[in-house]
Amino acid sequence: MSGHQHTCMILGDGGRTVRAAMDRIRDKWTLLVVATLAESRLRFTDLYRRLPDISQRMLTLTLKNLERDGLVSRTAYAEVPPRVEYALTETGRSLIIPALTLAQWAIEHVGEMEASRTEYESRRTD
Amino acid sequence: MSGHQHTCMILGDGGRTVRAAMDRIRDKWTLLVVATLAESRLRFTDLYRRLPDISQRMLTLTLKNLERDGLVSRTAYAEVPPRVEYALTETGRSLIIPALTLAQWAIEHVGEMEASRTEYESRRTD
DNA sequence: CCGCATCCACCACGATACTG
DNA sequence: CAGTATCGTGGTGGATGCGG
Repeated sequence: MSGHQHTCMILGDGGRTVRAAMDRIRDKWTLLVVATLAESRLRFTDLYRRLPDISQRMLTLTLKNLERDGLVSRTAYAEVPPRVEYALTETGRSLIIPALTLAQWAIEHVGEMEASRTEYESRRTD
Repeated sequence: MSGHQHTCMILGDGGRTVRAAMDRIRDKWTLLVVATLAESRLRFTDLYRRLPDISQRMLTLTLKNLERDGLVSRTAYAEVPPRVEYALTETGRSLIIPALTLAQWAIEHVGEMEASRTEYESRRTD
């Protein structure tokens, strides 16, 4: 019984567990896709349209990873032309609040960060 | 006044604003450093110890970027040996809740993701 | 104690073209 | 419509060693 571990409570094992999960959602598009699917299930092209800057390749990849991790379900209808719908699973929906919370923060504070960065750069010119 | 834009409300401009801010915090260590500094201001070495897997280089880089973006303040005391303390700024503190919310989610659901992934892989062996 | 410099491997991401 | 295939690139992040 020497001193306590003194690692952060929520981080637990020094953040290893947190990182294991984080590393799967901190890519460029995952949270945005989740946020977009939060409202309603969507087909591929609809998602594609709502994320103006994503490439087809990245959308495909992101969705596949989300499906693999059990956050998104994929439903293909045998029609012509083909129709595929994506929806959040139970686990996926549990990510909505965290994702939107972060998105909300981003929108509210991107200005301050921008300003701070600009002022920071300007100090190199003194 | 034709149809509405039908872009997600919170994503606003198709996620561009959100991405601008996200791209600055979705690196490997930023959120963990913020979460660690949430409890108390810390010096370099203390941070280093609490993040068992980070390299000195990455901690330095992460802290510098956080300082540049105005999320962390750096205070150097002119002593021997040198002492430098890092603390969250006002803006930095505003990120605590979103960061911990996400961390909490990560801890709670990393298991399900792991399981889903394992089961997904196993289907390739059928 | 704190941090920077250098070097380097990898992979996330994008552009493009093509298919069922 | 809903993807796949291929290739190229920048940048993130790790290892190591030096310096104030």
